Amino acid sequence: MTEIILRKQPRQARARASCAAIREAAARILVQGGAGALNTNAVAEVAGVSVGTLYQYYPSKEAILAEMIREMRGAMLADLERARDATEGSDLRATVRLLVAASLDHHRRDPAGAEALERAEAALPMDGETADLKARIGALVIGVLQRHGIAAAAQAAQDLSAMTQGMAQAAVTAGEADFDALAGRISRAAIGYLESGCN
Amino acid sequence: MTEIILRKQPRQARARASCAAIREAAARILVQGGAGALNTNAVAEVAGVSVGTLYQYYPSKEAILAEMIREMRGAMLADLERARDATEGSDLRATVRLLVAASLDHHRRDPAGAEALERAEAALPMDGETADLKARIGALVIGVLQRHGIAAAAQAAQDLSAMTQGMAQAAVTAGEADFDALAGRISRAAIGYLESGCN
Amino acid sequence: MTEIILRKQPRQARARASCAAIREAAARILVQGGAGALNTNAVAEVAGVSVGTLYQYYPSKEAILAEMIREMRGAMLADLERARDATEGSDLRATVRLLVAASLDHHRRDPAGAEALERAEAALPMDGETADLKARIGALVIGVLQRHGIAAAAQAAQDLSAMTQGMAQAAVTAGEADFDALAGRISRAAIGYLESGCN
Amino acid sequence: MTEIILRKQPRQARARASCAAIREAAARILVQGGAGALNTNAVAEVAGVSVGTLYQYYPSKEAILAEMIREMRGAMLADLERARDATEGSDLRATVRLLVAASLDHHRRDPAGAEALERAEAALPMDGETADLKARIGALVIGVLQRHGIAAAAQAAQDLSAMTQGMAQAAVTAGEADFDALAGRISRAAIGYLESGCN
DNA sequence: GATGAATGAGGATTCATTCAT
DNA sequence: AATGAATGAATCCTCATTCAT
Repeated sequence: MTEIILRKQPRQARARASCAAIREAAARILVQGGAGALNTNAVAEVAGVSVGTLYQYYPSKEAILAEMIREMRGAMLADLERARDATEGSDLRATVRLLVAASLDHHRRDPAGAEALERAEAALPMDGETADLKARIGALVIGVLQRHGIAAAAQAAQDLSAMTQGMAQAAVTAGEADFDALAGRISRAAIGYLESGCN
Repeated sequence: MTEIILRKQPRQARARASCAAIREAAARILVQGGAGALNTNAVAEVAGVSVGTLYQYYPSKEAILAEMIREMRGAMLADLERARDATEGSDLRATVRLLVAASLDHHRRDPAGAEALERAEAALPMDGETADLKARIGALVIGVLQRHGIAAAAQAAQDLSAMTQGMAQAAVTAGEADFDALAGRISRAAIGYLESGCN
Repeated sequence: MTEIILRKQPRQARARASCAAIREAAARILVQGGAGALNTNAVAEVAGVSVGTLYQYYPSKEAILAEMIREMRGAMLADLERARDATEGSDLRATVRLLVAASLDHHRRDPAGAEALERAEAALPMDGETADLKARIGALVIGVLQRHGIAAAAQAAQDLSAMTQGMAQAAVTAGEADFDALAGRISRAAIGYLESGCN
Repeated sequence: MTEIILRKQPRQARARASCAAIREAAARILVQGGAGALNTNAVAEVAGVSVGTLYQYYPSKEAILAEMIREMRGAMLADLERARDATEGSDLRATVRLLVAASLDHHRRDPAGAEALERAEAALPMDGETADLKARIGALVIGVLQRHGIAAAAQAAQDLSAMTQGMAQAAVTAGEADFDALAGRISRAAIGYLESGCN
């Protein structure tokens, strides 16, 4: 209901540094101890700031996570936009491969962090801005699929995203680190899904 | 570390009824309010028993969830065994379709419950018995794949399971109810994954 | 206030056996886990009876301890009476030595049990019958002291009892097992106390 | 296992006041209702702080008691050191009298509190710092005894301490308030114990 | 802006005791 | 007589959040 936004925009450098430290602390705790270990006192302590300062920038515990998720999804959108632009003129298979690879970029950059955050995301109500980002990611994928003549593009976009996230999750949990190989396997499934129109 | 098991075996009928009521209450709460709403007082109240009774059988909140997960994964194993036995002599495609469909049976029986439980499962440490069940599910899938000459069967089993669970999760969350259609889409991806050996 | 007594006199052999098993279980738990570990469910389980049966004989947890303490103090009174009768005609020193030794008989018979029980006794309100036993023990000591011309015999009896119990407690806690040596040391103190009238 | 220590050092004056209020409240409750009445909610309420504040400084109920005991034993050590320094050159008897009197100083300052705390101490596992304080008290007594040529000084120190504590306990419980008289009686026993080498 | 002490509702868990079978 | 399932008050403890300094 109530939008979860920043309570106050950090203008000064110090303030922005505190904000970042808070998010990094939250990420570290999330990775090490899971969602159950994430509490504002711990975050503040690890971040090296006081609880008061934390609440100066984030109105609630969820707001921290929400911002981290927004950050991750925003980066993912950028990754996908870059990939889409690079696929100008490619065929479906090449396009899918590029998009899938781009979908894993945030995992590549920080496997443990991305995994922990996606896991936490599942248990959280989605805020408006994140919903917007996800909608834009969906629209991007839908657009690409439609350009290649895929019917039921919305359904396909949902399926492919879910498949990608599910397989990535499992792979990272299993300790895999070769994201190219993973992207290859996901792409095979995605292409199979898209090309077997005659199901 | 410590196995999460029943604290005391219910011997009398009344006791078994209490146990069941507790699990059903937990399921209901999980569906309606998510993992965050699941607390022992609420479970006991919804179940119509006292907290004391709850703790007579479950040593902790997690133990209730653990038992529910065990139940679900046990049923899933049975579903898959049934499906595997029915695929005697079928080709890979037919086999995959049957196994994927069987993988969704627990969602079919109780979509909301299965989804909530799988979501909760991700945030919980796995107990030994559940790990065993999952290993047996994995072994079953691996066995089927190997019988059909699939290389890297273990990797494939992990990928297909993750893909199935991810897509099912997303579909149920999106409100889909047609599990045959869903099974079809998952099967297309799975078959694509398995047949494009030349990737 | 309300006298803590047996709820029902056990008449049959089986009943008496249950009563004894309960007290023995309580003793074992007290020794192994301290007063904090003593709870009726645990006692019943160790005793091999149901809680219901326990409450058939003991109206409360305290009642079990109270009976155990009464038993111990009753035995102690008997030990002291025997010792007093044996000191007929002895001088003060010999008398003191015998009485001190007798005061340790219950520790001799069950060092760990006696220590645990005395420790528990300190934290419990005293029931009437135990108060009576202690009064009779006090009177016995006072009588002996008076017969030997000790002034302020009541005061002395209190002091000697406290000294004996304190030193015995510390010795058993320290792992001593030679109760003759201990009795000797206590006797030296006691005799010193009694003979230095000119302090 | 885990040391029972302060969870967080109180830095501000307000915090130190809260800490003190908590310990004073605990002492009051201990005196009035015994160890059984000591619970964190009651302590917080009597102290005029919230439970949360209590747990900010003490990780558990036991930690409060542990700190109180440390305080008491620390004061006792100081009392004994002062007394030992004052006995420079005195003979054994005078020395014993001074040390015994010093051993009662904490009872003198707060008879009810000291008695309740010593009673509670018996039922508690000893933390490392308290063990250290007790060891130093023991070493002090042993040193004094050795300087006066007492054989088996360690044994004697244990016996004299136990005797002193036992007699003091009983005296305070009996309502005695004349600690000089009490010290005199204890000293008689102690001197008797020490001088009757010919046991 | 920052601090950290304080709050207290919320939730987990235990255990003495009762009572239907 | 015995059983053991059920009760629920009592207690422990956490943690999101506020606010005086």
